[in-house]
Amino acid sequence: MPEGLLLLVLGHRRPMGDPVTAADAERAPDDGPLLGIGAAAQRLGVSERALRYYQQLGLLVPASTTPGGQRRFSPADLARVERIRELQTLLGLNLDEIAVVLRNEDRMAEIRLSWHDERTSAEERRQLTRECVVLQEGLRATVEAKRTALDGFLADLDSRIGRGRAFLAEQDEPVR
Amino acid sequence: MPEGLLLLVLGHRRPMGDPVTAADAERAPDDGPLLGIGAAAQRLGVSERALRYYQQLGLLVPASTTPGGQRRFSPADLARVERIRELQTLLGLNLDEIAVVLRNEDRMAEIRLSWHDERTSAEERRQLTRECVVLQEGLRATVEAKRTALDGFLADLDSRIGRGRAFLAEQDEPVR
DNA sequence: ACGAGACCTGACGTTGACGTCAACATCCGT
DNA sequence: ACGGATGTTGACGTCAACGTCAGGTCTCGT
Repeated sequence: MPEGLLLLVLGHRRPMGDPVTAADAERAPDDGPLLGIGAAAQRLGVSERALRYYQQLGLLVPASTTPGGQRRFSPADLARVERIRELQTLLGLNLDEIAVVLRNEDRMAEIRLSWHDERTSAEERRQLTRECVVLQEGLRATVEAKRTALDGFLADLDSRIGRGRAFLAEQDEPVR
Repeated sequence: MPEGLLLLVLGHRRPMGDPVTAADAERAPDDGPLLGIGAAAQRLGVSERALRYYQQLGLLVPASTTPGGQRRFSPADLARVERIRELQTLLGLNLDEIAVVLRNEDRMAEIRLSWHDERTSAEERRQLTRECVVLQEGLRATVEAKRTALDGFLADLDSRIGRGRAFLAEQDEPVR
């Protein structure tokens, strides 16, 4: 099983086997109830299959798994799925593109978590941040383009509707 | 071949075999150069297969066909294809939904063409127009919802970018 | 009139994002 | 401790929107 691949794709595991730090301690405590895959799917309005599929693609890793190998989803996981659906329906991205976006967001979060961690060099952090910002701005540009196009669309619709309404008004009062 | 079905779906042919009118005379003259499917596809950046497929679904009917049965596309046809792509990529509609939207737009155009045609009753026209306006407003609502969501998305992105930039600025001038 | 492209109609293949089913494993309330 | 609900991993099916190929037809410039 390509376990290493998943780690690489998600890229939010510590690079080496170094000791537990404050960052880990913050991530460990239960920040909410964990749900089984059935409950999670129902709450999200998606299928269990979809959740497994997202994990298979490396988009999602359940907050924990039982010793028997069952998935347990945290509220943060649910939020992540909601974001996946948003990126799908709103922007029309496919799951590979969504993986890129999420990977990027994860990196920024990671950087902010290690804000006061002196083990990573400032230069390294700056470099990472720059890369992330560039990527986010790329996404921003495409989103803004989409919004602009949507505005044009709305204007078009409005004029159509306006013409229709004008016609109806004119018909209601022929010469008056 | 379900030729009648296509006519029904598109619904912009004259209901009965009545004589040629001014409306037909306006539609008949060549309003631009007709393109073969290859040229049309290339100009639009879509495949020939896609054009045939759109026709098969009743989304598109080439302005004319040669006696040998080859498709000839008018500029209006090209515009229609562009609209199809727009509805696909921008709104994420599937081709069935797009058929509904286009059918509706066709009806409004038809009504405007028969503006001075006294054969259709005013009441009938009003009824049709009302239906169309209702449908367009439905579409408008979904489009506006999408735009609102996109705005939220943009705001989110901006805050992420802002935080990243703030980090970089702080790093560049540590204590100064 | 003719030949090189351009085009036609089936028919089957492909891809992404899951749905579905089988056969087995795990969890948890009593 | 146990049994019914819940979950697991393959493996194959599906659906939309085309891609691709074969085998034959049409068009149009020379």
